Amino acid sequence: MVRTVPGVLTPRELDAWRGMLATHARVVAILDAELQEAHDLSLVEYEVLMYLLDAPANRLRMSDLADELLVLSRSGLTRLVDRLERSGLVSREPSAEDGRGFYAELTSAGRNLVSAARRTHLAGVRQHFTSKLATGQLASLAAAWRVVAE
Amino acid sequence: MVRTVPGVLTPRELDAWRGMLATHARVVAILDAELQEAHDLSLVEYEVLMYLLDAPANRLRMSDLADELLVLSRSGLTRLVDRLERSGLVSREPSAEDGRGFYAELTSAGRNLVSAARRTHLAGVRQHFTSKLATGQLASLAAAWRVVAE
DNA sequence: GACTGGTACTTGCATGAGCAACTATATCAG
DNA sequence: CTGATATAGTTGCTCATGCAAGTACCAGTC
Repeated sequence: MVRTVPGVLTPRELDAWRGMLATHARVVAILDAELQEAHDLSLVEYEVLMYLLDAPANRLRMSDLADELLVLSRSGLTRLVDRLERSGLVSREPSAEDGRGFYAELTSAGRNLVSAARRTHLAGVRQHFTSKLATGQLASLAAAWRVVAE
Repeated sequence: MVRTVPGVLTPRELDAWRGMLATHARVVAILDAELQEAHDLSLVEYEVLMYLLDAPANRLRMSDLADELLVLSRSGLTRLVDRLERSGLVSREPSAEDGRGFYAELTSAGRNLVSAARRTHLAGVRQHFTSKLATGQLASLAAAWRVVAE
């Protein structure tokens, strides 16, 4: 049984927590820089394009897209799609079924770019994160995330 | 041996990686909101005040402070300390040894606030993160972070 | 078919952040 | 001591973001 002094974490708790913060910050910064360098894309832009790439017909309703993103508000998504549209990677199509709705849809340029970016990104994730961990460690990380999510 | 198809991660790798992203985003958002609610402090502001609280004489050179922070540039720190100074939580003192340097130093109001905020924050970390994990899981997380950091 | 309330998305505004350029001071070579 | 270079910190500019308010549309009620 761990003693739980109020307002103090055990060294183990601290290591687990601050380690995640440090690792997350470091790795995400590297991956962001790599993506920027290789494809002139931020990590958030990449995320959006990725969801579209994996969606049927490479299109998703704005609101569905917003729901999938961990890290962007609805208005943030509006403006991010604005930018992607200006860059010719995405187009907005009004929804036939719902007069209020819009689809964001990959253009072929967007499809090409994100396919290449995915290779860069996944290679980066492997290089800077998963390749350093043994299979058992990967499994216990995954288990930990499940538990924390309840 | 894990097969490593270029540009594709195994499901285990994906779970470990995306789980960290999701957990980090979720927990940090909660902790930030709690701190904001209880003490009108953002997580970054809290971090800065924390380092000062733990420093000798509750003061640190701006540059030392910037080096400790995972998540803020030097100019970002300048402006963050500006805000903390305006709120009366911190004061800037010129360095006696180095004419270019400044110390950021906690005021007594700052000391009081961050002491209270620390209790809130650590309780939050425990509640939303570490308490859900068994001791062994905490240890293997910590070990994983060490490995990833090389 | 007009009201009512809800949903989809966008926009006005304010804010926090980084980069690069700047000022002031330190340090070092000769 | 002088000039060259580096370091500490700040500031101008630009940009991405969130919140709250706005517009347009949908669905249900009478």
